[in-house]
Amino acid sequence: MDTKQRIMDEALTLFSEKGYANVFVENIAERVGIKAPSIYKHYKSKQAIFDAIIEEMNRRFLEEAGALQINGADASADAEIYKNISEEQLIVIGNNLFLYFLHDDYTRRFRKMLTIEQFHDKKLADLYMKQYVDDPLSYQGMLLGLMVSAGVLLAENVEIMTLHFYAPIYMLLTMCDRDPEREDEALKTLEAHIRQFNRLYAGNNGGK
Amino acid sequence: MDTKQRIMDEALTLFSEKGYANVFVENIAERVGIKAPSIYKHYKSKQAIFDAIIEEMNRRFLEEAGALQINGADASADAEIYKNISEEQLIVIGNNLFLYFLHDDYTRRFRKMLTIEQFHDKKLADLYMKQYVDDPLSYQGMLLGLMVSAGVLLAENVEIMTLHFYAPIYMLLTMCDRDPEREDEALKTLEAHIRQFNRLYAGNNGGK
DNA sequence: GTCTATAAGAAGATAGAC
DNA sequence: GTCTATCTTCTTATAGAC
Repeated sequence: MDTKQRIMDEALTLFSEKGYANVFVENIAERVGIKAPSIYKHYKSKQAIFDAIIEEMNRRFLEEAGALQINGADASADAEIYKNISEEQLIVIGNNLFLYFLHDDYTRRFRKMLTIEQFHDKKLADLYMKQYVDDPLSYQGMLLGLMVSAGVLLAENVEIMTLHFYAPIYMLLTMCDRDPEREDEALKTLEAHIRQFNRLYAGNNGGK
Repeated sequence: MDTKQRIMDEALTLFSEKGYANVFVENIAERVGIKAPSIYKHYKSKQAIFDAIIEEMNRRFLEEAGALQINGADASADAEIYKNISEEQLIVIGNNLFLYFLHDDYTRRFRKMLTIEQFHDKKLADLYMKQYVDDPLSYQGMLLGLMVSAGVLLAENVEIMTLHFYAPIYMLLTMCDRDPEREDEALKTLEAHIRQFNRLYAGNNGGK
């Protein structure tokens, strides 16, 4: 990895742990193994490193969203799959979503950084909301809507059903961000949540 | 309000908006209407102001918890009330919890400050988790457990049922913290959530 | 592109008069 | 308890040699 990339990477790690203001250019340089002034040959300021991280994040998110099914880009293509989904498959979907958000290194550090910096800049708050609230609700709402259409699930209000599916996942995620030692507990709770969700909303095939 | 108290109050407001590191002693002094050095006659350092806020918060929380039913202190005393609860009363409970968390000025500012500072200090992360995840789940779990005992609600797993009740409230709260303009939307979603929750878990009296 | 030296300025905190 | 003046330290950023 080239130096410019490594600066951004180490900066993201530090920003996600201590927040932008508590990280000094010297800290970043140390990690990269160079002296602070050398940083300025790659970025014109500390803020420019931060901005580059945001841009890189947007790039990655768009790139990976399709593959990982986090926004609505290719939901209709997956329609057939979700028409005959089982409880176990629903658990796999929930687990994949949760573990991707939790373990993807870039995503995890970026989410923590956004959490810290979100009130500092309205644009970051908006990005946080889009990334971790609105987009997941929108995409999952589409998937669950397909399952309702197919009779796999039953619900009068798909939006609320989606909230019932995703809100616990979101809450467990914020829990693990704060205390990674609770990941095992969170995974057990997640599975129990999805099983109960499926039981509550099971349609014509009982989710089997 | 005496000056010492006003310093703490204005500091909390600023910390909740910009984070500890982005607030300068001079900013706090300005709001209070004194000069920065005068602050040091009341607190020995900027950090001491922050620490005083945390202490004050702990004091308030203990004091108000009983009255507002956020921890388990007096749950058993309320047992009778919850044995004959209706859907409308369940909505009132959810609304009160949500609006208290959202509108109580001290609570709101403190939660935003904790959100920003939580990764800076493990103790703050623990406090956040206790305050906004574990304690609410514990107390509401007790209440919902009483309703299950009374047959008002039906559930094999009360813990998960409680997660289904509270996680959407938590998520809507984090949404409103980031974008207060979405409060109306959140309140409508909250009511729809609780109605659907009640329908899903309704027991022997259908929640009526 | 990396270094050393250093400028420029910000921010926390103290001294001492009133 | 509040003020003005000031100290000290820290941090970003630049200059210029290699």
